[in-house]
Amino acid sequence: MNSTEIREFFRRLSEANPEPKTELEYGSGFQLLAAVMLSAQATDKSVNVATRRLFALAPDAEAMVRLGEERISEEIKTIGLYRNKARNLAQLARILIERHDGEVPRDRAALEALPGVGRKTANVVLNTLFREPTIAVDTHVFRLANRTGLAPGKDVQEVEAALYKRVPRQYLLNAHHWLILHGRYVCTARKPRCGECCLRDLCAFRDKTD
DNA sequence: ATCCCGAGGG
DNA sequence: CCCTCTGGAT
Repeated sequence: MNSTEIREFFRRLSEANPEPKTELEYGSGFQLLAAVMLSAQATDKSVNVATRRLFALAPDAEAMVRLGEERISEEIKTIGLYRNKARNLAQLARILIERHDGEVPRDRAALEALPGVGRKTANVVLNTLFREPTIAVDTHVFRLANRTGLAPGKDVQEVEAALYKRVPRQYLLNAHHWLILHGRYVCTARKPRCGECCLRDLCAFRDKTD
């Protein structure tokens, strides 16, 4: 895809969805961080079902520490990987209180030092909460970047680097959510809906699914 | 490279 | 049944 096509690619996504935002439900920075950490290998819908209960019981870091790993575990059992996530969330809340006044740090290294928080989660928090021009490469972004030819790469590091080189500045802030949402509802993993895709004529994959 | 791990879709 | 879902730690 050349630079003219890439600009058109994002122009169309922005036209279809001018203000894209996460579908995770949250009422504070702490809740966003928790929800994103819990969303690893899980759908947003299943995370929202669990966090509605969880955040009602423990809306902030202090309450989460008081709730404790065992109770957290019970509340998020319907999400996959729940034992690791419960342990991570309890420790994460405790560390936020000890090191960051119970708030979410606006700092990549501090975020990635938290249990259960790697580069992808840190990128989502920096972008969604602090509006920094980061692009988190998750399963949807990786698939879409490769499939369409927007930013090919053999691993997430390569794709992220390619995206920073190729995505026009004016679209950088929202690129993450546009790619996620398009991947979730149109460019799906198993059976992509090329017939109703606004990017069809720009996509390297289009002819393989007819 | 492997493990974690429930729910929903096809 | 198998595949997928906004990955991270070992």
